[in-house]
Amino acid sequence: MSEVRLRFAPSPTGYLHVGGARTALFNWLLARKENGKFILRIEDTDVARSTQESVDAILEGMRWLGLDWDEGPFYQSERFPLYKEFAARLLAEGKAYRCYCSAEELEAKREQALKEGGKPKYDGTCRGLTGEIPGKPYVVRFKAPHEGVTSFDDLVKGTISFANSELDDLIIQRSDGTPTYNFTVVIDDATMGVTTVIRGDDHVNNTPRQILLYQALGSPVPKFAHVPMILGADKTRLSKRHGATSVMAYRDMGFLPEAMVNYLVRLGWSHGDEEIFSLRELIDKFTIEAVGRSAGVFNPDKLLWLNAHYIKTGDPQRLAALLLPFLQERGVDVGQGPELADVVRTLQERARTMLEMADGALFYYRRAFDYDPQAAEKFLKPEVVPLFEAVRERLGRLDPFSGEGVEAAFKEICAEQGIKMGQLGPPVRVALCGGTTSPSIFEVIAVLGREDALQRIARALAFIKAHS
RNA sequence: GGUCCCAUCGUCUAGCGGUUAGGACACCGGCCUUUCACGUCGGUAACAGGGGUUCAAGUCCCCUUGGGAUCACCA
Repeated sequence: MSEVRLRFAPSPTGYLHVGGARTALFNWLLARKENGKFILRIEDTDVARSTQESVDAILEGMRWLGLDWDEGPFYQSERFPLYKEFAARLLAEGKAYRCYCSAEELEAKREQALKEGGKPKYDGTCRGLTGEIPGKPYVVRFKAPHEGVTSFDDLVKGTISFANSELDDLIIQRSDGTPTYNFTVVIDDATMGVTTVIRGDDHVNNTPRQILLYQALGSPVPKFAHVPMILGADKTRLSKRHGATSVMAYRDMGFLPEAMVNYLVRLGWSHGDEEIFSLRELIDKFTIEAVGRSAGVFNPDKLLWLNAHYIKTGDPQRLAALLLPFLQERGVDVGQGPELADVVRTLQERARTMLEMADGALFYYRRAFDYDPQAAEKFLKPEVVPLFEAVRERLGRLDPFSGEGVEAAFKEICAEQGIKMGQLGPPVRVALCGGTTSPSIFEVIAVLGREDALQRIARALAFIKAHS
């Protein structure tokens, strides 16, 4: 009956970055594991900085990762009347008050306090005010207790306590009537029935104020779990300097969503010695208690390794579909050439990203490619002409035309000619692919098909004649 | 500066009083091999420092040091 309710509440001021994605993932995982609800809420109270493009980018990122939500997306900008209502209620109950201090005055006092080595807290000038001053702009401040201690049991960091004397009367409503963050989060989490708040640990300092607000509102305080942030290689906050931080940028670089999810979850969370987790396994095995307390460095190499793993073990048909846009970007018409899934199969073990796979797949669809100069000089020499002729002859009558058949044919040629595969393979590879690296030439020939393979050999033969 | 948080290989981490301190990425070697990869076998590499508590401390406590977060009419 008492289902858990979690939420991801990004502010739409940019794309979905890896840190946010991980926070979303942890929330989603717990919701799914506990059969609870996962709510998506857009925190766009800062109208000036929020954009629809950002909202779209965030939703796109969530969908790409497979993080579906049960409720929302809710927009805070559509709930302003609600916040105003609650602010008025607090005001009426004497739990908040109107503050007429101007932003300039406050700024001056803050600087003064800082200069004297004190804490830059609000001094409470208007705290005792009772009546209203007609016509004068005011903000609404929450009347926070000055005594006592506010503490909470953080699900990842343990008990955290703050002396209330450290807190001041935070503004919950601006002079223009709009609500502030610390207020809207509490109102929303309270009214949406959020039971557990998983968020970045840059929010721990906000938590005591929020708890006080819950108490003033008479709402149950949710559980909190503050997850550590993600750092760059130099241990500073992850930023563009360290490479891509946008989740979608990783898709564009050829990463698979399951690799991203797997990487992100392991950054800060672990389950014994296990490294590979499917979404299904994560739902079963994830626990917030197993999330580490310290910040972690984003390691692109490991992400790459995971991506390679998922490419290696992925379904060729699905990979082919994912590969298509990368190929089209390179001007390849996959309609003219071998079946893409067959091509994928030959590349799965040697591509770490779909981008690499696209590059590796190019030669299959390009018939008039240039030979790599060095490779041509080394391997496309007159001596290989009889070898190529033998290959032509064998391939011409090979039946059935399969990878195994091709391999057997090549072995026979080697035996007949008294040479080793090392003398036959490389030149054929250059003839087929234009360079010295490719999948097994047996597979390549099988995928290319008899006609295409033979034509490539013939083309190489012509090239040799023209250059000797 | 105040408050709060953090601290095991280069990196992600296991460890929850007694371990030869384990795994993974990366790196370095061997093997496999038609190229490149994959795979496989092996190797280098860590408990920040100091005090306690205890028969016993990477594990518990305190301090130091070093990181970080936060102190808005941003979220």
